[in-house]
Amino acid sequence: MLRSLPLTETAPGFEHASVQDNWVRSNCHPTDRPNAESVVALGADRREFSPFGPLVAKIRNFVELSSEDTEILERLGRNPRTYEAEQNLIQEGSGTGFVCLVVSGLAYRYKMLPCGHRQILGYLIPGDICDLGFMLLDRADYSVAVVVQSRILKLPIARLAEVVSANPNVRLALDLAAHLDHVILREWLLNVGQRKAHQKLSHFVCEIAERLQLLGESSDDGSFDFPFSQSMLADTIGTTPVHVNRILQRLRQEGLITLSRRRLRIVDKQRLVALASFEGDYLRLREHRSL
Amino acid sequence: MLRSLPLTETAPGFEHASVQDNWVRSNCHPTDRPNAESVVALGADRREFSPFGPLVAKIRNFVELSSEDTEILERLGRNPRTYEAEQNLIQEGSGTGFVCLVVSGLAYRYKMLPCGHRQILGYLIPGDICDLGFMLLDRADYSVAVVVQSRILKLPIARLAEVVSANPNVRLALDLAAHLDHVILREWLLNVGQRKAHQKLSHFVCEIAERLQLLGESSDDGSFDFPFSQSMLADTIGTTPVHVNRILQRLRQEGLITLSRRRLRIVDKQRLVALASFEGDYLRLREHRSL
DNA sequence: CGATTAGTTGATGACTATCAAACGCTGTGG
DNA sequence: CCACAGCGTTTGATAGTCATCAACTAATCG
Repeated sequence: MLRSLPLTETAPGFEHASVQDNWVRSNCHPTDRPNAESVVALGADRREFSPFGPLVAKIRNFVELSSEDTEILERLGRNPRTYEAEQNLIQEGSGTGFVCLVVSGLAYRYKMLPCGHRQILGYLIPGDICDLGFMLLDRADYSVAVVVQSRILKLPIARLAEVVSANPNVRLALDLAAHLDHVILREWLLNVGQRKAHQKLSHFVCEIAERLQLLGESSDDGSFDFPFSQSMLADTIGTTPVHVNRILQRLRQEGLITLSRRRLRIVDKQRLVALASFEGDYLRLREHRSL
Repeated sequence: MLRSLPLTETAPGFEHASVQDNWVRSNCHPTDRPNAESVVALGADRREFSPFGPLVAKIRNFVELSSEDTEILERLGRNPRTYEAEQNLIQEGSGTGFVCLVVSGLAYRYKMLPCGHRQILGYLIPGDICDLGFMLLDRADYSVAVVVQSRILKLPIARLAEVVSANPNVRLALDLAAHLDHVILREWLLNVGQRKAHQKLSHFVCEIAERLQLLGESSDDGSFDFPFSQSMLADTIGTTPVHVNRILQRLRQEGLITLSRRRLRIVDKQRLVALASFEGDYLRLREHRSL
């Protein structure tokens, strides 16, 4: 780190020197006080509400939905089914005839390589729909599975297509939701392709934190459910579980995060965000077109 | 490579041992006969046709378009503008009011990191549209630029929206085209996240080759324009230019490809495909829904 | 409680990044 | 036509990141 540097300018990647230059720096309290409260399934507290609650809440972030619109949605399905952790919802290459709406819990998209490596393509939190692209091409190019026990509502594509073509406002809403997925995916490619491993992981933590917060799934002290195994994290950011383990330890030692019992708290958001060069704006759809 | 291996099974990633186990193996002719013919701008031979020729050709791969449909498209614009290499078409964060259709040449999407690193998100060959998502959210979350001199037609979003909502068949066609972009993007994330650098590059070569072939832009001997600098290739697969250079040399030495004067020929497709674990099917949209 | 899974640690080496310098094309101007 | 500048490519040396392997510990679950 103290080698001679090119005279022209700061070495690329080290602009935020306070954090990045030598990110093992400040000596914070590595006290990892285990959070007493037990882990609660994401969105489980919405159990008594309509399964479309989280979706409608999300959509309302960017589109006005009339009560008539929401009723149309509600008629698409009423009884979510519960899946246990690790169960597959959709198998790559298969046709399904439905899309999956996550009502509570957590799901993920992934692709496998013949050699057995897995790349996770994204996580679906309550209110997310696996892929509206299935309305166009009923053959998944990836698989979907559940991280923890989750309640999933399967929406028949045929009926969804009817609803959407009869109701432009609903179509706009769903299209925007899908658009957000694509934005996130592009951000992931940037993340996986260009950042260092510790930045990738930090960025992912920031993203999940932000999304859960927008959903109202983080508690007052800023902690939130983080039900990912280190193995999943590795497949998320394109590295190995062992390396993830070491990065997590450094993030803890640095006083950036606290993580235990599958619950994570961002201790120093400012430094974490700087380390990750995280710009949360992409998670909000602003200035979309009205109808 | 000859260390003791776990007794259980083949080490992950080395199933196609003939190529992957030690991919510096077969001794092929490193004769890199420089292709005599000069590089021709992609799609330049279509100059006299409608600017929508490549798009319509692409769409016809998966949807029937009536002549009325194509006429409707044609009315969206007539005079593509020529951009010189490196020029920017769309700047991340800005609103545009139009989408870009590549008539000839080659463009690319990319995102920058504050530290100056660039991740390329995809390439647009003739017939590709930069992003129909702009119809929803007129704020690009990435930039678009041109690789080589290209002719670009800008389609006003407002008029495109009219056309699309009045003509479900055209909407389906464009949605399918956009869907293909998303499929490719997911494949890229898998590529960048999970493969070794030489596999990443091989996979990218296979993808471009396949796409250009579907477009009819590769010549009889299987060679095609490959106008990427090694620096762009590095930003495509998430590595460095120096490393790309060395990978290319190995691919040449192996007799897998030939590359000179920005023209590439796949010499041993079977081995290249095996090395990359490339499955070209994702580039074809089969079994989509009719209307 | 035993069995299984997830997390942790250390040792080692492969892969990849970085730096610096030389080489080769290409286009421009003298 | 040649000299020159500019850019991309090539090469070598070196260091750092990260993957792999193996063994151990901690947590979880029936």
